[in-house]
Amino acid sequence: MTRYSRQTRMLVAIDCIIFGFDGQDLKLLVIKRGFEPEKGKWSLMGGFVQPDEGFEEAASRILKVLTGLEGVYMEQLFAFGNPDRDPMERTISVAYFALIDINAYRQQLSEEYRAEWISLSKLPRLIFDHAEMVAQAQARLRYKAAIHPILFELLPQKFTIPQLQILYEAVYDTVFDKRNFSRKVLSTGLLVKQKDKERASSKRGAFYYKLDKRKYSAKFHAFLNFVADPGKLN
Amino acid sequence: MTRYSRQTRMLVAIDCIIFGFDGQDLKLLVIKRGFEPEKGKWSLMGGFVQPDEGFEEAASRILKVLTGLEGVYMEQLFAFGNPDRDPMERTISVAYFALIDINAYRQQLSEEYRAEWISLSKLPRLIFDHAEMVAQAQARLRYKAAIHPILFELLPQKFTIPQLQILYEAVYDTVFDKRNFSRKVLSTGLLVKQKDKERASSKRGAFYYKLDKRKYSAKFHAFLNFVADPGKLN
DNA sequence: CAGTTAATTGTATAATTGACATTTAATTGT
DNA sequence: ACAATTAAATGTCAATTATACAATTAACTG
Repeated sequence: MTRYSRQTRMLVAIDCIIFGFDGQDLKLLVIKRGFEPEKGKWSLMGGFVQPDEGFEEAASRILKVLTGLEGVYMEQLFAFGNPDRDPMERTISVAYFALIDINAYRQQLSEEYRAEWISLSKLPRLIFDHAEMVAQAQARLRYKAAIHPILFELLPQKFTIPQLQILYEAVYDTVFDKRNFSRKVLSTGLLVKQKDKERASSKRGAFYYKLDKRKYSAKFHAFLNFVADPGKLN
Repeated sequence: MTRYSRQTRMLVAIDCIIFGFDGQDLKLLVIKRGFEPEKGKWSLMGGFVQPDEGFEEAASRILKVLTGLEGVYMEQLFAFGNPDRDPMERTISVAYFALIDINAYRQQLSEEYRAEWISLSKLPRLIFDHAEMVAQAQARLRYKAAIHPILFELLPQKFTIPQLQILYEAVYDTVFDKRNFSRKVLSTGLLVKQKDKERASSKRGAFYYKLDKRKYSAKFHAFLNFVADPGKLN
């Protein structure tokens, strides 16, 4: 058994773009990098792919270490391979983006990494090509959320329609008509009205809704057109 | 300057899923592999990423070697990183899919690789995880072509509406209503009617159309809804 | 109990989609 | 010359969906 000689081997990293929603703004989970190069600078959470590890596996491991969470929504975003993206040594990075319920996040587990939720509008400079990764992830989020019901992954199990609308408005940085918005989301048949109300943010209170899990799984990949043409906004 | 020690370096390959359309069927350009392992078996065209080469660059290089073509439509599909996808040595692969006008393909340049166009419906067994790559590329093509005008990349500069319809029907393996189809594509404003006709395939002849390049560039990323919900077909 | 706030619900119009048939241009055979 | 044939091009109606816009209701506050 010969091996592929004369070919260059490279480091393979995973970087995670982790989105959260605090009820007002879209946020990103970033850390202060703990090792050289760029030690102490803001960075995405990442790590190297291990010898017997696939990409999904590696991404899940990294996400778990940082957030303590498993089974969260995650998808491969893009593989970044610019030869000089890491000044130290040729390193390619497979970026994953994840959507998590910010309330389920356990801060204590990640003290070690000095992780922080930062609003997308107030991001500091990030190392390497991480800003590009974030921009691309945000574009993908907008693209995908226009067609598929993925934003529910950012909300707790019980949520109100006004909360959902604030989320959509944060993602697209625009405002939607209340009446048309609720009609649209209700018409998907994905929501189940609860009997209790959320009472913190208004006098009248807004009814909670939950996802109909069966229909959600079934329609997750269907084309639902939540937003007509996200490219035309802004 | 220390390097990242204790981390495994891996081979990084590019594999190209190259689609073409012969007027009837969607085809894939595959080669007989010229080296071990799996020498002589059907394979996607690929190669290793070189030390000073980015992914796009590498993919373009590989595509050029096989087809002689430059400037063709290409996008990153997915990074495949299963630990045992290549039995010889840990190799990750960044897959690109490309759409080319099959008529512009220069066969002579690739004699060396024994390349062949094979209908998607008659694909032989492919090495490694290449079949999975093809399946994923086909899914992406269907997904994307439902929303964006990418299928024009498979046609020559001048084409007729019936030809375009046959292409869409091949991609979605279904039939569309002639009247509604032409109304839909013409309503995009992307097509410019020519004065001459294609006369080979009918007595009356069908008018040629060309893409309005300005509008095509402008609307390439817009949501145009060519196919309502590709998931619901089949 | 009046005033305030935000949730909920409704309606009319325009635009788009989907189903369906007829007319037209050009060739072929008589 | 003309009838037959073939596939292209075009038109209409009903149903659905999108958009713009306003009134009502529940629950708290003073």
